[in-house]
Amino acid sequence: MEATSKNFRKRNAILSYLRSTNAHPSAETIYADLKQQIPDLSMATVYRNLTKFRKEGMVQCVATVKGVERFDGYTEPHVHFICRHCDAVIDLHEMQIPSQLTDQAAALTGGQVDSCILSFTGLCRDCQTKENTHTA
Amino acid sequence: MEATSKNFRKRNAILSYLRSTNAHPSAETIYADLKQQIPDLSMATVYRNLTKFRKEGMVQCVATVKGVERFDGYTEPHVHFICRHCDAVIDLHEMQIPSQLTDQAAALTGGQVDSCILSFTGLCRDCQTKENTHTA
DNA sequence: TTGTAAATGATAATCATTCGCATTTAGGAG
DNA sequence: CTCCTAAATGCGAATGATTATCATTTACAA
Repeated sequence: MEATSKNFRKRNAILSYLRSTNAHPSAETIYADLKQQIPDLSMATVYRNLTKFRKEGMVQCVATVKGVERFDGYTEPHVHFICRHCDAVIDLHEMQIPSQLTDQAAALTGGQVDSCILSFTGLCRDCQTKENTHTA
Repeated sequence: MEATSKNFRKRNAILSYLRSTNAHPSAETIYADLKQQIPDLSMATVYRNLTKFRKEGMVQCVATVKGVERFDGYTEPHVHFICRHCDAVIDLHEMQIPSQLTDQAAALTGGQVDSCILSFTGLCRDCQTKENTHTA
């Protein structure tokens, strides 16, 4: 009953949106897309809820691309590819982060390891094709 | 002759500084530290040269911690641990990123993979000790 | 000496993100 | 049903990192 009571309509919309996409949107993108269904949505609400979700571990920031944070509603450790041209953040779900790496990190630091991010950067297939076309 | 001629004194100082530390400093830190030896250094020069170094592949941005970019003069793919409390970015040189992962990423994306970053986040040993002391 | 292209300093501008504060919302107590 | 309270929100200002602008300086070559 908690999820639909109180003033959680916008909060729920933001979380649902994040869980329904694999595009790793920025706060701005989340705002722009939800604004169509929720005209009185405010940027502050988007940022506030993102911060809250992050604290609670329901959402993670998976990358900062050109100075803009990108969010993910899927919080298991996984692998991303970031295109430096079109700024796409693409899941590489086929890849796994070897658990021994995480164990090794914990052992080495002697501290507590919370999360792990493995990102590859480069040109995605589309952008590579375009770049070749231009420079050919 | 090129490296010591022209107006490269500050540029060289910035690059040397980055290559002499493993603290993964921010632009602000680089500026503050070099300012002591080079009083007429400007923030703009720091940022401009960081951008240039990055384009040329001599320096990479290894993380964005609390909204601040952190730089590294060591550009081989390697592993970092980021403390969410004291914001330290620590090299885990003992760890290696399996080359098969990079190959796999390239195969999956069908694009061109330039770089790879593997980061663990958590509490470093010192901050974990302090936190335990406080909450005990 | 003089011309030049690049590097720099100072400062303004930009842009993502956060903060402050008044308002609204949704329950619960009486 | 009405009042009370705590949380959520909207709006707009403030913050802070980064970038752009533009005049000046530097180092070299002709």
